[in-house]
Amino acid sequence: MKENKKIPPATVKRLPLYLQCLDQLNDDDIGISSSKLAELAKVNDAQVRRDLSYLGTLGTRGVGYDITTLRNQLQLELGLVEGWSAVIVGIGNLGSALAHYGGFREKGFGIVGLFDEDPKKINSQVAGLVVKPLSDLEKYCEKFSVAIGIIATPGQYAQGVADQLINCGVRSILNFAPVLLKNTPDVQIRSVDLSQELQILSYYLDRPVLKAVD
Amino acid sequence: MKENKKIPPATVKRLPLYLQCLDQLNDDDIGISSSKLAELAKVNDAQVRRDLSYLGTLGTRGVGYDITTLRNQLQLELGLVEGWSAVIVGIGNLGSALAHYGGFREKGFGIVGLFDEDPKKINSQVAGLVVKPLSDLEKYCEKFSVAIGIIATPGQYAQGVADQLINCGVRSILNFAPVLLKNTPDVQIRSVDLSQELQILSYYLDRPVLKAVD
DNA sequence: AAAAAAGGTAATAAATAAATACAAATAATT
DNA sequence: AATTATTTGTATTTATTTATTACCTTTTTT
Repeated sequence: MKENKKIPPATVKRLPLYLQCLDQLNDDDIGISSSKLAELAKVNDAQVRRDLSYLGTLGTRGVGYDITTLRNQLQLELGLVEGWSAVIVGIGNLGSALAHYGGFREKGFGIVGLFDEDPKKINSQVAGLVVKPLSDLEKYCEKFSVAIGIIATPGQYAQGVADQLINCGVRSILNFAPVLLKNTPDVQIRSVDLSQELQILSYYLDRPVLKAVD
Repeated sequence: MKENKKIPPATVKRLPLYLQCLDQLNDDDIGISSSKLAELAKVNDAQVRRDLSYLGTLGTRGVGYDITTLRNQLQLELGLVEGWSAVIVGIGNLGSALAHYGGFREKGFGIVGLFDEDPKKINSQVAGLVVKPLSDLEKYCEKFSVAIGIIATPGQYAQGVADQLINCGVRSILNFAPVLLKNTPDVQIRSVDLSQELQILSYYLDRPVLKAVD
């Protein structure tokens, strides 16, 4: 396990953002200042420096940050060099879209299995993988040391699937089903609820003056 | 425009969550206490009462909250009764999945148009709608008073699409492209970056003890 | 040598969340 | 009818987290 220097959650959330900003730079750029990065990431420049200082002393005073070093350190800290394996459960429209999504592989994640209970979907091919029944989940998790489970089932099945994933040793779950999953010790759960995002937008539609929170 | 009693952003973010919790109750339940709702939403019960008190005096002391009243007020406050219209731009795997997603309609949003620039997609049918070229965007926005634009294009096109949407009078954008869109006054932008969510999970994979932020 | 640029970080401020406390209203009980 | 228990609404406080400001140090440029 890595050193536990406890990076604040709000900072952890911004690290992938910084990484994204670096990707948008010109290839011939070699360094970047905290103020430039802050401008790209739309945060305060002192915040950038503070966030990055949690990763160690990466910059050079009077100069700035070396882009390659910074990118490497961000990837290292985020665990993107570990090549974590993930499975997707629920191969409907969304699950299928996630299976095709290139952004996961780009960041070092490998989708090693797709699962569904619908007989019409089992054995069909999606994004180069064969959809398997949930009964094969345990076998896959062992074989590929699956660390991440992505749930894209209808809400009613999500908790059951989560339980199965956890039972198979999965320690991180990204949940797209519109339900709140039970907390389990040592299991990280992040939920993305598409309709909730739209509802938040909707609130501000009538109130154009106010500022929302991320 | 509605009364500007300025609900804290953190509270606004929890309102759709409360609504979701109500949906999970039995049909024959008629009332709910703040402590029960707090348990479902996994927050403090005083927080529930405080959040709800921003919407007015909804509960009855000694009794609790009437579920129907509460749901109505939440929907009202979130603007879910306005029947906002939305369009989706970028009908790839994700855009197509979003077009099929029932959760939007369920919450009162109407998807009234799908747009793409790929000639192979234009005029094809997706989720009962015909995909149109972006040149038709303005016409649609006028005709249906489109308030919300959902961007599901590759990153490189997202800013251009956002500009076009804003130009057509769209005031809220839900962005799934992995780029940061420029801020525009009076335009609300929320971004959902699938790979960033996975990266945050990845950070905690090596550090099972720590707590993440929503 | 001086000035400008830029990171690191201590100190402060602001925002958020949680906890406590209690009055007021309702329901249940005696 | 009176008492007790429940539960909201809200003020107040406390704690935690997050963001900003300010300043010192180092490096580069002039």
